[in-house]
Amino acid sequence: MGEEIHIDSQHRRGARVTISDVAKAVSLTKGTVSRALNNYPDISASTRQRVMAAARDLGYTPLAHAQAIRTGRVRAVGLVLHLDQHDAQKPFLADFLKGITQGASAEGWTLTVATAETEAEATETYRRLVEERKADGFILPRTKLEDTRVAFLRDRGVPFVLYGRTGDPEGCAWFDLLGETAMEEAVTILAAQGHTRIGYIGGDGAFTYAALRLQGYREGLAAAGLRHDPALEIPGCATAQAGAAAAQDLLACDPAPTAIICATDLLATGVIRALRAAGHRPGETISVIGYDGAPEAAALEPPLSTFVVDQQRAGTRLSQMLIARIRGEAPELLRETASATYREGGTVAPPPGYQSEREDPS
Amino acid sequence: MGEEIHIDSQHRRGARVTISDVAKAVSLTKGTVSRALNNYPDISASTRQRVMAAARDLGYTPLAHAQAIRTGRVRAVGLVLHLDQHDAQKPFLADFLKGITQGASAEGWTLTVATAETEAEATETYRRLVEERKADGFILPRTKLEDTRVAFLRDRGVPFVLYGRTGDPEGCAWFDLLGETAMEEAVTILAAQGHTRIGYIGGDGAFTYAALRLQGYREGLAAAGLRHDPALEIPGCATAQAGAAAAQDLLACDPAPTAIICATDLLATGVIRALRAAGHRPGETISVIGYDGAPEAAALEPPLSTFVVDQQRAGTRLSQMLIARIRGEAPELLRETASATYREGGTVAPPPGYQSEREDPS
DNA sequence: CTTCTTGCCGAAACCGGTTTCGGAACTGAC
DNA sequence: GTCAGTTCCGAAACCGGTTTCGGCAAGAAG
Repeated sequence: MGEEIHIDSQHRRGARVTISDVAKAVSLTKGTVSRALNNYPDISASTRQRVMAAARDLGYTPLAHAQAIRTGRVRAVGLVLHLDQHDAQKPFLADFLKGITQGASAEGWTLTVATAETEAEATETYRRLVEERKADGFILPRTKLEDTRVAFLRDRGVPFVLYGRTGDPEGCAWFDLLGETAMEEAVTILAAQGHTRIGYIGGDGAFTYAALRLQGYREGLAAAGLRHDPALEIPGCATAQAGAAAAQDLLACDPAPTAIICATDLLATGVIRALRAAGHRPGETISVIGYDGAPEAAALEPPLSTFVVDQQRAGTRLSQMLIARIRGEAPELLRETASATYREGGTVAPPPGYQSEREDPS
Repeated sequence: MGEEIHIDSQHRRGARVTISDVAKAVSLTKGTVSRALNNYPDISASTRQRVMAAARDLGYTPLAHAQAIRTGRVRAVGLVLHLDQHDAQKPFLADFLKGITQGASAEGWTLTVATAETEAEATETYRRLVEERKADGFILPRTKLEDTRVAFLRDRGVPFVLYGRTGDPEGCAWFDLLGETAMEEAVTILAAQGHTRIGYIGGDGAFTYAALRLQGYREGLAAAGLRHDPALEIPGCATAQAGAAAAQDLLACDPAPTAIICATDLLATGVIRALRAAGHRPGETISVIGYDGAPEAAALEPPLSTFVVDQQRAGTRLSQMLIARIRGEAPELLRETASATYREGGTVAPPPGYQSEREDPS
């Protein structure tokens, strides 16, 4: 490569090629070049071609922050992670980020990440990011029924997309997984195995997903023609420890449930530990179904039967939808759901002593 | 809200307060205000006070991307995650990000995240981020002995800090954990329990950490006065499956090891699965020690004995060091190490049939 | 052949900051 | 009282883009 010897007048080492360089190359003003590159209608097709070709040849890339000073857009999506909520979303984070960045970079956007521990700190973080314009909009993970982030951003007129649903959907765009149908399906699966007393351990009621999954569990019972016993329903569990305690409570019921559905895999790991401690063998003497597809749950023996969520796809869709939202798309047109897929592990079996009707059609 | 009627002259809805607003408030030019805020020496102490007070009262925050157009700095640290390497770093990601963002935001900086699958894609991603100036420098996780990222960024003159060490440290700043001393300590712990045949399952040799930990294992053997048997050393394992296969190989040795040290917890989960399948009970018939402090390993029964790494602190130090590096600090002054701390799980016990000298001083 | 459009581009202002340069006012020395 | 040296700030250029405005030339209409 003779580039080192013949010092290119255009490309001094370390010097970026600017829009003025492109303008000089095609003998136009930088204003015209800018309009050509941004598809303004008052530029003839031929010059547009010429400009774009020159820009490509010179390797011109506009500086996002230079554009931003006039347009107000830095071409970045924002994500504030809430890390007070135990380690609930931790295992999925990598896939989720992968999805977001892929969706963003396909449009030439980037991702700005921040973290917060308390809700007040989170609001302050959003305020700062908006104030300094480090992001043009936000993806809000783990939505609550009443979400202060939504209120804050809506009030400020900052675009956002929810990962999950919320109580007041006015002006909200969202992507969510139908946890409720998964819970319903879980009941169906267990009922088909012969279970009639199916317990449920739910998540923190402040989150929307918890309410929806609980509702799905109940609808599943109704669809299977099973009686709803409030004693078998323990909502509001946030940690593996809480899950373990809830499992103990369920075992103390009379009669005890022969199967337990958990709103999250995190809860399920605690549940399984408690069941083992009580002398149970999950997948043999008792059945357990989780939700999330967490690696911790897959590492158990036997692996947990659970509903796997494609976090990467969620991230991709969310960033795509957010960018569309920022570009002016109406939020009502940006609402999308997907389904988690059931993955058979080894923690589901018929209840002890149950004879399948198929195998024994007496 | 009466805001619509009484239009505040200073704060029209959505209108940021700019440096010109501050200048007007104190009857100075914006150039002078800028110099005052940036501690130029040619500004009198009294005016500097006046300007800063006014800026505070008005709630002025400089726009990072507006500054960047002149200074070339956007006040953002960059992080490119490599997601081809299985799910090795996934569990720690949340803590790591938390640390980075805390260190960054304390200085008024933010974090730009991107992902890449292949090494070529990673280079292209760095190139893009540098080209568009989406970050002023980078944190490079999971360094290799020969790291193309280092070569690339060094060549371009882009500041960076390594999370880990590398073959050619010329001009590199880094933070790293002393995995080698942890492995050495692991041998010491096992030797103290009476183990004499201690196997080792190592990580992908391309990564620096793998070479260092292997070396630590060997030094531990030497320190404990144990013979180094190459047959008990299986390096180059990247996945849990590979760990399981390696464990089978170790069990096939004659005599088989009574303890196994794993370079990572990920490997250890595979190892434990294989040991169980072979009829072993980790923590009773055989001992296992891991490294990382991964949640998957803590969820095992019994929990894995392992070395816990404070990923959050690593992130904090790395972002602080990177910012210092960007501000001109010499890389030689930015080199720091820390130690992982041993956490007793339940997978370490004396070898079968071994009588402790303490309890039985015959 | 005018006149009115329309298409197309140049010129210049502008965004919100930073940085250079020059000069007024004040100081101290002789 | 003069002069050189500081101190401190204003004016203006500048960074790399975007956007408004106006005008020239070609084509259409009368």
